[in-house]
Amino acid sequence: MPQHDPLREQIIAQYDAMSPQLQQAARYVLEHPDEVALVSMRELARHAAVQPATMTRLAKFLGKQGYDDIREHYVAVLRRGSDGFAAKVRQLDGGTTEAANGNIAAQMLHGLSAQISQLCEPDSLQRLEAIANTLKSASKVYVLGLRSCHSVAWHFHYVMSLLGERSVHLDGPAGTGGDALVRATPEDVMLVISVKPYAVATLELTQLAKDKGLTVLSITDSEVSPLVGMSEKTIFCPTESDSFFHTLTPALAISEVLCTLLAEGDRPKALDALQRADEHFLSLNTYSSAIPRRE
Amino acid sequence: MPQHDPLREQIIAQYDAMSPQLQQAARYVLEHPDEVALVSMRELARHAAVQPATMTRLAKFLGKQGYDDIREHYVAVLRRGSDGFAAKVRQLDGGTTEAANGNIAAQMLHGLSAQISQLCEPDSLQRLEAIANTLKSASKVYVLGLRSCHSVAWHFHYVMSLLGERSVHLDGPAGTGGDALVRATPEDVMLVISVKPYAVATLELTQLAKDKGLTVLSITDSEVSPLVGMSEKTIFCPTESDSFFHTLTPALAISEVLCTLLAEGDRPKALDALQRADEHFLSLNTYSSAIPRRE
DNA sequence: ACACAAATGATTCAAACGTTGCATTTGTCG
DNA sequence: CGACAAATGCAACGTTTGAATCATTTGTGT
Repeated sequence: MPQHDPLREQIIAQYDAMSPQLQQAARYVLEHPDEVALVSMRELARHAAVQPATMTRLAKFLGKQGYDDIREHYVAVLRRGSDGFAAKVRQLDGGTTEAANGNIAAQMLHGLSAQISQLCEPDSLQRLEAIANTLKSASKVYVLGLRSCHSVAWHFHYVMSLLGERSVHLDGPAGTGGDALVRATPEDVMLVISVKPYAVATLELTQLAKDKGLTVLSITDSEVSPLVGMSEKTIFCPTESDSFFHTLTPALAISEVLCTLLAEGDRPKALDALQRADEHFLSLNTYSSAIPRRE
Repeated sequence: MPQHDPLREQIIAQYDAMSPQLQQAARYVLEHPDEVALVSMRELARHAAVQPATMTRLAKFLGKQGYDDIREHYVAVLRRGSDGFAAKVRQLDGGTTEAANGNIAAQMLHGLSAQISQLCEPDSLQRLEAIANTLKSASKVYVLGLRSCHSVAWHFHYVMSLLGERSVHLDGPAGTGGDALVRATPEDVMLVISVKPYAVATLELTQLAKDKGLTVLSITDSEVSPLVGMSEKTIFCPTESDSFFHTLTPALAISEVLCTLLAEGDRPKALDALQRADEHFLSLNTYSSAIPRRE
């Protein structure tokens, strides 16, 4: 991480004065400085979803003579960075264990990173795949996650709804959360998220869904979770944390992966749904500026 | 210094079998691996005092299809080296890059893991600390996160409420989300979470809070996010993902770390609050007490 | 000294590069 | 609504790239 990057700061300083396209280009440059040095301008523009000419215009806008000035700068940055590479690695390497000891935040972040890494095990991947496939064939997906798991459940539902999937979030004010289940049929699937301690309401609603013939899938924290016995398929998320409470970050990661697998199953449809959503939000002025979609 | 560089070792192994010109080219490549990635072949040849064609011949001699194969390799090496922790994580996991290729889920999980790792940078840790300190001294914390950021906002609020902190979630049915701000005072703090595309309502409420004299803290995705200008302190969360949509997993990780730092600031109080919560839930039968064992 | 094959240099080519000017769209003011 | 300027997309340009081809040199065995 370069501490003083004058060009970077210049871009940030002039960002607000840029046109939307220039902003998009500038933003990509800010977020991927290495790429600037390593790939051609056209490819960079492609990745930033911007016209090649826009990169040139960005350079001019910044007072440079051409794009090469920008590239040269980031080449220099990268050169400098890789010089002290050995030292850097040594520092990171040695620092990891010791430095983290005195630092709760770093320690925790490392733990989370490792936990998510662990989800790459073949067993987990297989479970993810299986659950995604079941979700794919569902006529409707009821999503249930109460208390701490609300965040995961809601996020899954939100993304699914953007993708145009028939997702129903089992939640609502005044204890009406489970009401939507009255219309559920055996063609539907329920995705339930729950970690210890398991909310009674979650278990009750899950049992009800199972009784109604729904296929129950679950994201939960242990082989001995009560959900395991109620579910057709299960994926396990680590929840242990250095802090007082459980972490739901791995569970959220899982739900995002599931969304991706679902979307990836039918790319055209997903893209279409996203575009429709874009237009909807655009006409409602929901978001502050143009919404550039990534390819 | 690259740990395992197969191409480098191949060059060394075959060095003796090369013609003088090839050796000269090979030697320059070995001694300036970065240059290979950063300059054109012709320029590299110029520096190595060798014909451009010799570089192509070197590639063929090494069994590659063309010079680009060599360049790509050193680009990959440089890419890996330049982003510190992420590189290390990837490295620890061995054949990550290859293994993940055919598998969207694994690829995505690795990306998330690396992104969270990146948050261990000193700059991020410092920002986390600063924000936690401000939150600590707040009389009340208003939490705002709309649309996709709802999950993060809600989770933060939920944990805070368990910890007995005075947290107010700015959300509610029928568009009443911002109403709670009427009672806000300059002693209060607002924590706002928003990533691109930024919801108009979020920006408006944030501005309102700022106008009322609240200290605004934000979790957002870029130096050029509109929130940066409105916030006293900011922490940045990566959101890029292999999928169609942004990831909020790093943002959630950040919010969990903030919660932990806050709780850690006064352990006894946190423990006390948690116990009180436990008793509350016990008397309400919120959670299923026994974990039914399965055989 | 000669012949011959390997190595090297020079030349050429198609593709991709960064840049530019022009047409079109977009947003805004009169 | 029309007009104007800014912003953006598009197509063409001249240049440079990496690779292929051919000519020349070099080194070696007889």
